[in-house]
Amino acid sequence: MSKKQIRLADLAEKLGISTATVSRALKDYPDISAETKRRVNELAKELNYRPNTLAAGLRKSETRIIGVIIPEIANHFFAKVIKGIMEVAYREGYNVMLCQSDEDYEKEVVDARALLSSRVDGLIVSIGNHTHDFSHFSEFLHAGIPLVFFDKTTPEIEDCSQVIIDDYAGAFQAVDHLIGQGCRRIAHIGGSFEAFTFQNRLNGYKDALKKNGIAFDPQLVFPSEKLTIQVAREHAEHMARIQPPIDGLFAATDLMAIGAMNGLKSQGLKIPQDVKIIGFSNWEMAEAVDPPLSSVNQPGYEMGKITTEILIREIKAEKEEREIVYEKIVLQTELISRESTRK
Amino acid sequence: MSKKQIRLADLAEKLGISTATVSRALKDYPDISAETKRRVNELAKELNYRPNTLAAGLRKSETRIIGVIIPEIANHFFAKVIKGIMEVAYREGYNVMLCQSDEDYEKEVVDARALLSSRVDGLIVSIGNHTHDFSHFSEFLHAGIPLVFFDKTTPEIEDCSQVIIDDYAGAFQAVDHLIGQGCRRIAHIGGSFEAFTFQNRLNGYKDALKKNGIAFDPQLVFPSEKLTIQVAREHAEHMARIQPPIDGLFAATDLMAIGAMNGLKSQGLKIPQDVKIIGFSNWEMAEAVDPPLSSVNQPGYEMGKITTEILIREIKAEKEEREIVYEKIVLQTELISRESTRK
DNA sequence: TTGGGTGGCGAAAACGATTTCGGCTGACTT
DNA sequence: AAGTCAGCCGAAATCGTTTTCGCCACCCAA
Repeated sequence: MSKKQIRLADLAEKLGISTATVSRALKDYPDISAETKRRVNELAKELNYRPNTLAAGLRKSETRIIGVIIPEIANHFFAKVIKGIMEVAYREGYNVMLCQSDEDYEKEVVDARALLSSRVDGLIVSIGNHTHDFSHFSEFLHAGIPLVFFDKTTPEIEDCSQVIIDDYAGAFQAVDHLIGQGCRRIAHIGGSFEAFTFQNRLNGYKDALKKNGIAFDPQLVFPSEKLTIQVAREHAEHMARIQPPIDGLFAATDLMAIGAMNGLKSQGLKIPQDVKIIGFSNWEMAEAVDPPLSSVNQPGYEMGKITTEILIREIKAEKEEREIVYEKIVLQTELISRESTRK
Repeated sequence: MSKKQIRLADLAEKLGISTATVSRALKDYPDISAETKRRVNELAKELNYRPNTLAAGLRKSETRIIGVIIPEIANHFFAKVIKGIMEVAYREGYNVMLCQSDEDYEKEVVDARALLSSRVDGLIVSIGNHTHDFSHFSEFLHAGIPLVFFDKTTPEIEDCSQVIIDDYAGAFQAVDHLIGQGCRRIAHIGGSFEAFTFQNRLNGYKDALKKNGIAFDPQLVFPSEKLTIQVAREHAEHMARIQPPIDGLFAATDLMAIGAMNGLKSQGLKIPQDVKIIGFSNWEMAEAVDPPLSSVNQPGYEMGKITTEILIREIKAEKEEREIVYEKIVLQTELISRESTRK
């Protein structure tokens, strides 16, 4: 067990040349002879040399690490986003340091500071629902470290790009679809309206009603702090007793749509005959349930890819001291129509 | 935009003391006066000093980074594991660098090398299904970097701990349960039997049959390279035509169980009256489908936590040059009985 | 007064790679 | 023969912390 890792200096010594030459040979600099390069590369391979990225990072002040802060990993949407992030990062030679904030403001701050100390080259963030102070993020901008928000964002930080989906349009689409399928009394299960995301989905719901000449009825709206199946099921059981009865439901997440579907079924209601249901996000499970759930597709994977591409562009721009042009990308959602909203 | 981060030397200069003293003051060394400590901490806070972990890491040759290599992130089980890993890592002051191998051997090797270059303090791995050479992992052991396998493992590497579940017992439990509910002709949808995991689940299936005096019928076993809903649905449609008809199904993942459930239902079979179904992993969606799916719970979150705890213990032992005792933890599965296997 | 402690601090050497200056050949020009 | 230039390479500084010595002043005991 040879605990010591091979260093540049070890190669240099064995070859009787300087570390400078070894370094340049490995990097294929033009002013090193082909013969020397050959010898260096050969020995490096033989001894299994792996450059110490800490040392290189310290010297070049770059780490080739991208920091990522998200509220929750075990969530299909975020998992997809991470997949997209990692794919681009890998392609461009970056590593990913991941933190989950658990929707906890304090932890988000600690994570941000840790990533700053780690001198990540750039940061990708989906802001937690309860975050209202953003100074832990502006520190990155002060330090000249690019920062891109995705999914959840804030107007309070200006000097950075963002990649979001059009929650409003997606919700509008969903509710408009329900109405097109004949629904007139449409309930809405939302998340915490503290978050822009759910606020926007609520607005899309309202405006789709308005456009179709249907009055907004506040008693048909069910906000939920916890976005679980159980909570949705309870809402649904309550919903089933509303008079006049509902004939449509737009849930702000697929999980809640499915919980509600079960709740309504348990009350003897038929989907889609009695109540048509549509969710949001188009999770893997949406097409697995019975009946298959209509949903609004939220392109997490593409979101992760685009976010990372922008970030890396900004990292390069920063390094070359070019001006950075901040972008705001709004990805379009797509209506996926399945059994649960069939006429 | 003050691009420069504050350094130890900046604090030292402003206070008219040496960097050594500043460093010790911040670390609360006993041989620094209370007054000096106060002044240092005050200025550090005022100037927003963040230590450069690259430099510290280079000096101390530790990064406080844990590397993680898994086949796939957008998979509920792995997402749970990662959650567990990150929770313990955070608690112990470690960051997590995440790589997904995509079940691609070449990528797994590249990722491993990248993490080695990054000088992670330890590595957590779930081996890909197609990996048969493990030298990229033994490099870590040669370098004295602890390595813990979870879920998928190999007997070929000896000097490391592992945390796995008892796939055999879980499968046995599941099939035994089906038989207990009255099933006699039980089909099995498996994964690639190249992987130990699925091999073990198959063996559990076989032995449960044998124990109950039921002959093994190879035509009832459906191996699948791709573990998707669609593949399972196709298998199910074939299954529905088998004579004599099946009355039970054990699928090696919940996703496939659900796909099969839909396939069987579409052929007019009733669950659980005609065919009882049980899956494996107990995903979030298992209780959301109709009928709720029985499953074998696979404690991903606990697995992540335990794996990380072991790894961090080994990192500490390594640092203090104590002997490392390798552990092999086998977590027990738990049968979750729901509607889909009701008598 | 001298010797021994000790509390508080500083100088400087690490850690390993990169990079800025050059320096030294030998060939080629004028 | 002197000057020029390209081709190859090395010395040493550098990145920011940590840590090993050891210094100095002061106090106390002998």
